[in-house]
Amino acid sequence: MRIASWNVNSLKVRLPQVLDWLAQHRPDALCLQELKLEDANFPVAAVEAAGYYAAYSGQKTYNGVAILSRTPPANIAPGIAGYDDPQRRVISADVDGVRLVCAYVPNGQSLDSDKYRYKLAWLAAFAGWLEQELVRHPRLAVLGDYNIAPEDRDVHDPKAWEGQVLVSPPEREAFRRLTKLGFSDSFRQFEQPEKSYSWWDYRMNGFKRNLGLRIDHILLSPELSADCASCSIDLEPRRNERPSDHAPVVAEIRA
DNA sequence: ATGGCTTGAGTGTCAAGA
Repeated sequence: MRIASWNVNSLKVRLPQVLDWLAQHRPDALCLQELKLEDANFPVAAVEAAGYYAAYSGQKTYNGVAILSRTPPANIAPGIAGYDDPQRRVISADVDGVRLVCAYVPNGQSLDSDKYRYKLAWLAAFAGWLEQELVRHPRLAVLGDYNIAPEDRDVHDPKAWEGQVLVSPPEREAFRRLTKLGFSDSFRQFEQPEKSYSWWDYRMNGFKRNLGLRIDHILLSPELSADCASCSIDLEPRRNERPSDHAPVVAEIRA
């Protein structure tokens, strides 16, 4: 099966591009982040017309996550169990025998911000919860916008970014905690082009100059990573008019 | 040069993203 993750930065604005991408690639599941719309405004009819089911958890203006799938999603569960969070950042569902977690990790804004403290607390709760989920679901995939560039090679200019949010040591430590649980960064299971990124700033021609960060990831449980045949970043949608600032990440899992 | 784009809110111009 093919699974993918894409931060669309407003599903309302990006819906035509999402539908085009689904028609072109026909993934079995697509995890979306930053819907920026309430559940009442989720484009159910358009998604169904494209041949997909949808599980979603949204809110006005900010955040919001969804899982689109070709077969009906089962055991849909929003949020991190036991962690009370008013921000809609997580949704999980079973699709074709795989447990999918779609996550939009907080940005953190800057190291001296309350949002940064929220990000680290959130990541601690997330990891604790995923440790339990891993026991319950041996075939577990965690896809999303992690807002963490795990290593310097995931950053276009590590010197300029040193100590900044998205690359700071506590954030990278939180990411490593996930890999220590047994999750594999599927992108790094395979040889990849140099300077591979998944996000580029809208400003300063960031994409044309490839001034990017790799912050969107597909993490796989040991059982799934053994069955992973490929992982890549699709740069094409970033070339669209009115693109999202993020590109989709796609992984292929052998049945 | 703490700027630079984009979105959503809402009709001024600002918060938030990364």
